[in-house]
Amino acid sequence: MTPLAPDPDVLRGLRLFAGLDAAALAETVRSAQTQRVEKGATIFSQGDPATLCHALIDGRVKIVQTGADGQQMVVRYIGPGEMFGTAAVFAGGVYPADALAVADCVAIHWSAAAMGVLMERHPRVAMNALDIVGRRLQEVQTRLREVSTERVERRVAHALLRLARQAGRRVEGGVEIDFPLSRQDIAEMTGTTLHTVSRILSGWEAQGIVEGGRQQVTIRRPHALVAIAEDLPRPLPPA
Amino acid sequence: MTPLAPDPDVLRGLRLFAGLDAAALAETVRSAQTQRVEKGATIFSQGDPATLCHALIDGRVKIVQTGADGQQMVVRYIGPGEMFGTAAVFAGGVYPADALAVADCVAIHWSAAAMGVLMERHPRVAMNALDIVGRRLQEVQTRLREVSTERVERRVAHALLRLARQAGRRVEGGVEIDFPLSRQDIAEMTGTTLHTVSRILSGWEAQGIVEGGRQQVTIRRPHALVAIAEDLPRPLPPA
DNA sequence: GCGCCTCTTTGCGCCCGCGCAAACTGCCCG
DNA sequence: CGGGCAGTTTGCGCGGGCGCAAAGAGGCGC
Repeated sequence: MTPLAPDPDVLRGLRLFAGLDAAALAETVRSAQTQRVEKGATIFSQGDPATLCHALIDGRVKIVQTGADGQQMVVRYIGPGEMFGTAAVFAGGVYPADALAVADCVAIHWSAAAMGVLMERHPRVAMNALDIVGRRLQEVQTRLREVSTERVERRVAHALLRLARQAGRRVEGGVEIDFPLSRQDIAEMTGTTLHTVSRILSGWEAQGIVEGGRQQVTIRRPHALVAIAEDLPRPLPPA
Repeated sequence: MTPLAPDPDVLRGLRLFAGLDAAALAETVRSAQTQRVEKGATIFSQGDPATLCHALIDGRVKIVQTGADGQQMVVRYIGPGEMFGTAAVFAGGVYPADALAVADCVAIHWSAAAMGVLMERHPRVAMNALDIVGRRLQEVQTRLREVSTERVERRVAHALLRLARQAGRRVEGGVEIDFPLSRQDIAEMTGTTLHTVSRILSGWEAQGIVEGGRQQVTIRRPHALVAIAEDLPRPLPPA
């Protein structure tokens, strides 16, 4: 976690500051701090007082919530350009989950006080934050419905499609999820066990829909996954 | 849905406008409209363009999301003083769920444009909204973890406790949830079936923990429910 | 290059909770 | 007052997916 001088240009990529003029952006930069986080490190922990708003510049961060009995759930993965920990700062003041770097990261952060000042001076920032948090709320609500009403296979399909959209990299013959993702991780995203995930992926692999590796998944036939996720009439594999 | 002249005083109870001075509150009132909604009516529907921010003054509103195959999930119940539909207005522009009045209601609303102007002029409003939406995000994330990792019985216990906290009315010998709530509704809140909910409530009723009726639940021994929800060593019923 | 360690795969048996079906009950409305 | 209907209860059987257990397979450090 080395503090560095922040680069003004990186803010252009953040939706939080969309619509600000150059002067406001400069002001924003002055109140920010950059940090490097190496793979495996913790950025904040569940239960810590939420004193910092974070934005990820580069790398990948996993947000994990732990229940009373130690059961874990992957809330989401954060990619470059996304905020994290922001909602906690303005709601409750305690981080509701852990943030772990799953790759070497560059992140930028503001103190709660500094962000408060920014928002009061530039309502656009607050409104952008509302937009971001609102979309996230909708996404989580949709996942809640999925977990509540859909079968495991479909939930896994949805999770992979979501990951591909968010963190997919085109490779020959498919889309690869470009950060280390274990079966256990997928299980914790979909509310099942790593055994079940492994079985499902094995089945899909036999049908040529995905290709798995160690902490790695490549989607070979995305439309087939969509068919599973949406329960469209399934294109039968050549019997 | 009769439009009425809004009453300035009702805004005092809304967290969205906490911290505003009298002049700002007056301005807020001018851009608002009040409506009466009778039990059973729909306030907005999933998929509709989100043109209005709502606040409930009196009554009870059920927010229900419907999946592709018609599976329904109760996202939350809204009580007096709470906002609804706000996140959608600033994120995506489409309501992600239906809002149904489960009792006769009085609600107040602002157009998206008017609310945008209010937020730009009074950043506190935007920040309050961020607080509200952020808390709701945290709550839904917690429910997501629950549904993903906990057994049905515990989820039902959590749901009842949450309802009691939000909409409980003390009566002799317990806490009654003060709006019509069917077994089906509880099932849709917890991701199970009405049969399973009915069995669980019957079991609890036999132990004197709850008392059920038609679309009605009274919690007789809240601490026993907490014990189930948290998996504390269970106070055995007299064998 | 060898061995270890983590991640993954796969088999097997069981149980929670769903699906179906039918009976029951209290309200509402005619 | 009597039917009908929505909501609820309960029985029964099955099956998806979990739990446990053990073997296989890469990758990494030494």
